[in-house]
This record gives sequence, C-alpha cells and structure tokens, in this order.
Amino acid sequence: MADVAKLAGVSSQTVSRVSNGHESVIPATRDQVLAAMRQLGYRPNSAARALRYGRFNTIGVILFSLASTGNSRTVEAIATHAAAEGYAITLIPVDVPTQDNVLGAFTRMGELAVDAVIVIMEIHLLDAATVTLPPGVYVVVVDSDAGDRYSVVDTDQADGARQAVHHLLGLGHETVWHVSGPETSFASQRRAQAWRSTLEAAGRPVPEPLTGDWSARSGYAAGLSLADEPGCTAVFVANDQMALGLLRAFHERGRAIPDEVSVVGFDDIPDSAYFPTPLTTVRQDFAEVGRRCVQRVLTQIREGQAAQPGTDLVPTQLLIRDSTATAPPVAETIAARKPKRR
Amino acid sequence: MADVAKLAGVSSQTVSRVSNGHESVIPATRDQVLAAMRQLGYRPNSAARALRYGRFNTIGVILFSLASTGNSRTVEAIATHAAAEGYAITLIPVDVPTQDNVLGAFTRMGELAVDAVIVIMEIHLLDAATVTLPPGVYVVVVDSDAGDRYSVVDTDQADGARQAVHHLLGLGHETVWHVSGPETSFASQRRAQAWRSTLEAAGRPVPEPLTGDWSARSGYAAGLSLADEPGCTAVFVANDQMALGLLRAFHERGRAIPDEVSVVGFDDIPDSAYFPTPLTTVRQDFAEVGRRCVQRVLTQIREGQAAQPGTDLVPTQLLIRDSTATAPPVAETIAARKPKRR
DNA sequence: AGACGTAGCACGGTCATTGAC
DNA sequence: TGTCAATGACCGTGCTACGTC
Repeated sequence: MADVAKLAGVSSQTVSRVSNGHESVIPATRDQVLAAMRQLGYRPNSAARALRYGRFNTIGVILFSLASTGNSRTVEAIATHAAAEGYAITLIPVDVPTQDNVLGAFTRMGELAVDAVIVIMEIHLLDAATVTLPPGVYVVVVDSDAGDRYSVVDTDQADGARQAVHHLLGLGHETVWHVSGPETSFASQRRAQAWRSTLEAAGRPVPEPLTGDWSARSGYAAGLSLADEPGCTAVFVANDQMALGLLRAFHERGRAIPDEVSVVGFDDIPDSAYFPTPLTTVRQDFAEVGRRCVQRVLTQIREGQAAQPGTDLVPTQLLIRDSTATAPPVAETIAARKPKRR
Repeated sequence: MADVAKLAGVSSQTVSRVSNGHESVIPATRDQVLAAMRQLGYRPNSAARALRYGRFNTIGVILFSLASTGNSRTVEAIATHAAAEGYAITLIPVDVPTQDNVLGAFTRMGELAVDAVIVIMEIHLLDAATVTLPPGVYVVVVDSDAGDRYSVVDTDQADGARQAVHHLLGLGHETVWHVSGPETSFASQRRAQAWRSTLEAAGRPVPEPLTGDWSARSGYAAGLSLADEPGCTAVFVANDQMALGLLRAFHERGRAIPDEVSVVGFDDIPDSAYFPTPLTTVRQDFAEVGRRCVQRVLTQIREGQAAQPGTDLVPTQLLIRDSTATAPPVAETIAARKPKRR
C-alpha cells in the first residue's frame, strides 16, 4: 500500500480511502490512486482486512458428497446467492461420514476463516460433533430434523411423498409400494414415513418397503424384486435415479409402464423427462433451498446473533408425466403378469 | 489468547508454543493449556495467522456451473485432495459466462483470500480476463487448450473420441455419426475434431455432425433427426446425458439398439449402466483430474513460482456395454427401417 | 541447562486525531 | 470549509531476544 501511495504521490491514508470508496476524495486524486493500483497490480490484503473487521465475508459449507444432484445444485445456489451478497463459499468435504471425520471437519472449520456454516448432512452424525462448534459461528442445517435445536432449511419431503401417494391412489391403485433411500438419510426417512402414514390414513394395506442407496443400481435390484411381487401396480421411488434402474428392471421383466405398473420418482433431475418412460416425479426446488440458507445465514451474521431454531420448508410440486396411469383391473394384473415370467 | 493464558496460568507465549507444536513445553503445562483452550472454545484466528505467514491455505475454484456431472465430480475431488493437504476450497461461481462476469470473478478473486486458482471453464473467455489476474496467484486450468500459456489438466478428450470411433468401425460400421456438445465448449470441439480426423484417417465418409447442448433434451432432438437418416448405423454422442435422450428418440422411432444402430456415449455417469440399453461409453476419470489439479497447484505454491505451461492429459477408458454391436448388412438397414416410419 | 515469563516488533490495512494548505 | 498529510493505536498471532528461576 505504501508503494501505491508513493507512486500516486499521496499518503497511504488516501489510498485506503479510495479502496474503501470513502467520499471525501477529489476525483483527480482518486484516479491517480486507481492508476497506481493498476500499475502495481495492488490488491488489498484480505487477511489484514479480516483481522481489522473481525469478519471474513466467507461462509463454510460442510457436506458429504457433491455426487448427488440435490447436493450439487443446492451448493451451486448457495454459492451464487452468497456471491451476490459479497460472500465467498468455502467447501469442507467429509468423504466418509464417520463420527471422527465429522468431528475433524468441525475442528478444521474452527480454524478456518468463516463467519458461518451451512451443514448439508444427516443431523444425527452432527450431534456428537456439536459441542466442538466454535461459539460465535452461526449454523444453518439442510436435510435434517433438528429444527428444535438449529435453524433448518429443507424441502418439504413429507408433503412431496404425500402428493405422490395421493396421486397414485387417486388413479385407483389399491396401494402403493415404496423403494426408500438409505436408512441413514433423514430425507429418506421422512419420505418413507409420509408414504406410510398417507396409506394408513386412507385405510390401505402397507406393503413392506424396499431399501436402496439412491443409486440406479439399487433401484434396478429393487425393481427385480417388485416385478415378482403379485398385485404391485404402483411404486413410489424415493429418488429419480433409483426410478431409472427400476424402470429398466420392469422393462426386462416385461412389466409395461404405465399400463401395468405406475411409477413416481422424487427430485425431478433434468434427465427424468427423458427416461425410457418420461417420469412422473416430485420436483424439489434446490435453488430455493440454497437461497433460503444464504438468507438465514446472512441474517444471523448481520444481526449478530443466532437465529431461533426452527424448520423452513420449501414446497414441492408433483410433475405428472407418462409413468403413471389408471390402475389395471386387479384380476388382470396378476393373470397377465404370470405368463410373462421367464 | 490472553484469556487462555490466564485460565491456564501461563503466559501467552506458552499458549502460542503449544498451539504451534513447539517442543520445549513440559507435558503437564501443555495439557493445562489444551484444557483451557477447550474450555474457552478458543480457535486461533486464521486472519491473523494468514497475515503473519502471508498464506491463506486456501485454493479458489472458478467455474460456470456445478450442474454437470463432470464439474461437480471434479470439484469434489479437488476439495477432498486439498483438504487432505490442509487446504480449503473457495468456490467462485460465474452464473452467466459473459466477459463481464468472468472479469468480475477474477476481480473478486483478487480480493479474496486465496493462494492459487483453479479455473474450470472454456479458456477463450479467460483470454481477456487474464490481464487482471493478480500476479503471485498461481493458476491451473481445466477443460482448455491453453496449454501454451497455462498449466492445464484435462481428460484426454481426443483419445477417448478416437477409441469410440475405432470401436464402432471395428464392429463393421461404414461410418459413424456424431452428436456434439455446444460449440463454445473446448471439450466438445476436441471430441468432434478427433471423431472427424479418425474417420478421415480411415478413409470413411464424414457425416454432418449434429450439435447439442449436453442436455438429454438436445440428445432427444438429435435422435429424432438421426432416426430419419438413411444409413445411420452408428452414433458417437459427446456425453451420456445426450445419449439418454437419443436412446429414447430411437426407441420411439422403432430403431432397435444395438441391432440396428450402435451408440457410444462419453463420461460414464453412474446412471449410464442403467439406461434402457446399458450404454457403451468413454469413461472420464474426474477424480484423477481433480487430484492432478491440486497437485499442480500445491507444487507451485510450495516452490513459490508458476509452473511451466503445458497440458497434463488424464487417460480415458472405453467401457463396452450393450449399446454397440456388429453393423447390420447395409441393404437390410435401409430396407428394414423404411416401413417403420410413421 | 531446561522450562517458562516479559517485551517488543512485524504482518497490512483501517481509523481517529491533529494540523496544514 | 474541504482535502489531504502525518502519526500512531489497533486487530491476533508468531517470533526473536532476553530474563528468571
């Protein structure tokens, strides 16, 4: 900075005023300073600034994986909105979700230059780690049921599942099968719970759910099982990728979609409209989730105090495409299917 | 720090010694200090540290979008490897790839607390922005042909495309059609060039390529066109998502895969093994790309000087699944197809 | 001599104060 | 009165140099 001041023939004071947009600098002087900055390739040292102001203008994001569409789209939205507010995003990946690694991430986070943290993970792994969270760092959690302790933003998983099941029951299906995500996922749990309670509320039988791991591979495996299940005419799959695998399994086993079996997914990934059968699915608004996370975090930073615990639910929307149709007559279903088995 | 010192009954000197792992501290004292740190939730101020050391232990990543599988997987690998080396990742998203926005990203980057930058984008937009890159910040570029000016890491796009075309020609296909990505993408350009030159080297006719935008939607549109193309028995699609759309278009038009038409994709996204026809595709090792980026960046930081310009190519691998097969006899192709048109 | 305290400086920028033109 | 120079305190940490027991 002293160099810039010397080159511009002013004091370092004036350089500081210029770089912070202070008003009481005459335009001619300002231009001179700016020219000197450009010439010397000067950039204000953000560490010094942060040290002075006590803020880093950075938000940390802790997550397990960017591999899922949901996470990467949420992170993108967070990064975009944070950037618009002058905040940068620091990613802290936790590759294997063990207690130790999560603790490590928080410890590292504690040493990092962040003003707040957005956590995208299952909250039960967060529990034990909580104590090590440095005070004064604000937290917003995504994909969690910890609304009683944290500020939580999430998709309204339950309502999405409810819409899916209602849609299928409304088409005349006796009941709805379910392929869930992994048991460790709260999103998966909430979708499964809502599926179950909606069926129970309608007085329908509740079939044993199948468990997948979000991957197309696991959806394919589930599909092979369900194709042999008598009376299965409707399936609610907990995400679109598993639905892709399931569609293929049903196709291989000669089960026509949607004529014999209706399928509903979850997420609305861009590809789902181009699955072999365009998929009826529950749309998640990841961008909105990201936006609200940033908004909540910034509110806390600006007000200087933690937000009230509570859950902010982003609505979902059922997109009806071609993978769902009126239920076939019961007798026909079982009779028609049997001969088709290898 | 003074608080910790007071609580532990030592001087701030000793606290500093403990937190930096200095040797001449007796274990008993060290434990006392550590206990005080835990009790007070003390974390060393990284701004002050950065100010002292002149390093931030942070790498910036500039990118357009996390939406594509490739980008998000590369970023994840970067974040993981950087974390293993004690570096954090700061994301700088550029939502709309205009010259202005890229310039803005670099300006912001200049003010950010980063020691180096990894740029994931088409390099021609980088050209004009280059001048504003602050000196002393090291750069590694992904997905670019700027190996003459920058340190570049990239998938060996050309070899991947060559493998795909050779595979199809080896199956007896007269020639290979191509659905490319957007013209603005260098990855797309290189795949298309290699496709063309491989055909030319083999003395085969080069059909007019179709242009998509990486989306399944655009692949579907291209598929509808190609289904009407006489003599089209083999298609090399520039990514898997477009291949998904293309498969559906071909299916709708009654073109059997792989019996009538063979299809090869690019990327090997996890879903591609569960497409309606399991896709033969060129596997990209995104994790390795990310790893090498971090390695290159850290080498520069540690040696304190920019790397020699040059391109580091990560090999690809052709995965043969079920979407490719021996070419049908020429006469049969055209004859068999015609009646199937609506 | 080993373990630890005290003091002072440096890192780079911001801001308040004082005073000059 | 407005614009700017000069000076020094300050942010939190790390390190050197010395001192003490």
